[in-house]
Amino acid sequence: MDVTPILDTLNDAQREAVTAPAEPMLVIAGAGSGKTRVLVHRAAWLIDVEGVPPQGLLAVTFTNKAAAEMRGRIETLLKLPVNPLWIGTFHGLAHRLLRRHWREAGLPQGFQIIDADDQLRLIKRLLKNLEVDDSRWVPREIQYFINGQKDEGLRPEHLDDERDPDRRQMIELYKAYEAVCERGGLVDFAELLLAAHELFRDNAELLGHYRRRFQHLLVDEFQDTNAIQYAWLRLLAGDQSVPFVVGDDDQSIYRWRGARVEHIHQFQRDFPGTRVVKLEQNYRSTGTILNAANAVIANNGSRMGKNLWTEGVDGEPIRLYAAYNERDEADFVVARLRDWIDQGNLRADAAILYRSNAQSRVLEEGLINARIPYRVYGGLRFFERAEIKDALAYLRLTVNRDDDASFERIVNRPTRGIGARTVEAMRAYARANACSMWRAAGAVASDTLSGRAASSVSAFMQLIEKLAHETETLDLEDKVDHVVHASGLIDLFKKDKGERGETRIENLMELVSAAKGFEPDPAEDMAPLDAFLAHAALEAGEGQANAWDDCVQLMTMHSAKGLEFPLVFLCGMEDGLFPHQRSINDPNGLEEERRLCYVGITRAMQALYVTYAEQRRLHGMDNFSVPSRFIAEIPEEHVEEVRPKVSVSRPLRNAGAGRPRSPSNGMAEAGVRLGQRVRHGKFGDGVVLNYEGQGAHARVEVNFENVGTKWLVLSYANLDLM
DNA sequence: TACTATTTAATTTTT
DNA sequence: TTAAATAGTA
Repeated sequence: MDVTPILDTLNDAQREAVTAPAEPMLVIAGAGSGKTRVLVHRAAWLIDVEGVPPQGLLAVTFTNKAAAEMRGRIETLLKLPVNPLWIGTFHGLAHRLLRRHWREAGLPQGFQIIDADDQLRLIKRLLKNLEVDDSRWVPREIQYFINGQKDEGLRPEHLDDERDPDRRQMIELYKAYEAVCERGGLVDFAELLLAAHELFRDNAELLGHYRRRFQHLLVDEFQDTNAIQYAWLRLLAGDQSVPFVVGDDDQSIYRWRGARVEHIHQFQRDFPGTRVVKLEQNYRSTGTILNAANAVIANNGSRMGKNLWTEGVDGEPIRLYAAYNERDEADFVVARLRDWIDQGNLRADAAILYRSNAQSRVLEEGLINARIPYRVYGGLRFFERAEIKDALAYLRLTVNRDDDASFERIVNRPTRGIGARTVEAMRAYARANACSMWRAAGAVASDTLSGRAASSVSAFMQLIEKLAHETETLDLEDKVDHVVHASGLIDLFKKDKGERGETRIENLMELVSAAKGFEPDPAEDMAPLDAFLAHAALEAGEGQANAWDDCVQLMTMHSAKGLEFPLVFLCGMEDGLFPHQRSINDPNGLEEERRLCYVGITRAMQALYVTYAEQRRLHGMDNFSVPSRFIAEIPEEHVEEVRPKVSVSRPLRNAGAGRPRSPSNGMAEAGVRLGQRVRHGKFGDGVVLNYEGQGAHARVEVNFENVGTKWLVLSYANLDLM
């Protein structure tokens, strides 16, 4: 056996992980240390050298993209297709299991997957039905609660109301939500995982089968597993199969959606004898960038501990720019990009990263003015577009009449005289008889409703029946094509004036061609339409349909995770923005922000610019800002300030203090400046964070040591300067 | 039912 | 500021 291609390109640590004996393995893989490579080569090693059959392996990732990439790379390395190898996201694999074993899982055969948007609509409707005040019980919060519980593996019956009426109501709503889903055969994302876990937990024989089958479990981005995913993994691993998990505790940035880094520690307890390998050699960034990243992350406690290093050059210093305001910041970025492009570099090799999406606007304006093509990541994806979801809802109703989410979405779209009152009557009936909207519609149309409304409802029902009947024998593409037209959606958007209607029609056509190109997984054994609908829900598609090939990349630091760019800008590095105001007072939150900063810095390969604005317009108000504390955590020897300001003694730690503010600002006369220590008669000592307004209206934001931050009117506050 | 005025709130996002 | 959701009007 020639193992050269598998081991050749690996360093010692990587090789140790790849060739390790069949024992539990935890690989702590720093940014840019070849984490995917280790997983891919481990899979190849197991198959090619250890002789594990491909179907004896299960590889789990967090995104579809990562799953596709991993499969592709394994096939390239082994030079053969590995179809029997299960690679997918937790959700994708759970879905596969549930389709195979729907009976054991207690699901209807044709269950449908709903995405977050469907789920929210369902909850809103539920609140209306139950006549719950949606200003007191905010749909988003209920959704968050339900998903949070499911992520922890908890059903309503597991929950204790703790004699708290609010919590009790939440639990009731969770219960009611479950009932609606069950009635409609609807499964949300968290439910996929939860149901898959229960499937294994409650079916010893089935679990035994999969335990015997999967001798090796490979897990990517392990630091992002939530409780239910981890529980599922543990159950599947049993004491026979060998888990090989790869992650980076310093890149855990999704705690807010259930991810628990603690699983890295838990893993070592649950699998005694776990080997730990650290990958610290970095193949991406310059020494300077790595030193900066190491220094920043070192301020976090409770780390596994890791120091990235490189054999490569130190490279250029990190450039820091203190912009006057957000437009100046954009101008600066654009100017640097101009240089970069003029030097013959690719636009696509440059990325502008920011903390929150709202920041992209000003940057985009700058890029548009400079005629620099760019692409913004994030936003609505293909299968999330309203018109696409409309069409899918029609398709879903043809498959499953009881899908209330889809029913409500399209019952009056295009408008067909079924107004709010009619729908309300149906809801009342459905509620009273605990049946689906479809059945309610049938009943209500024949007795309760007036002639006009009744005939509209009947017409709608006939339309759906007709669509189902007419498309019964068609293949997938023609089915979608027919439904898109016969539903009246195309005609509806034709009436839309302007470009919007056109794009919508184009998108619907795109849906038809997506159906044409869709290749169902032969292993899945599902009707093509069912498979297509599941695919649409599980894989929302690309963010931007057709982007220019070579354009500057704009995205949040979250979406930049896993990517790398020769030139990176980190913009809006200001306290309050980054670290974000909502996390700033919570030590855990602050540490997560710092990890995010670490992720941001380590995206850069050659050059890194860090910028902040001394004044930023936020929510329509001008605010003065303090440079991000993370800037001060970068060792000064790695930083070069662009356009250093005059008469500033400590530019990094006290930037802005020495520069005159806008001339009309009354604060300077009052002797108040950012960072100024002040004493208040009642609140005690604090530091000025921000100020705004003039004259009698001038206000300051002070962070008091004991009582937190407060806005005070300067003329009343009687602050003593210290 | 469609358009317009008013109110409200304002991270991060994959599945 | 602005985008989205809601309420009010033609």
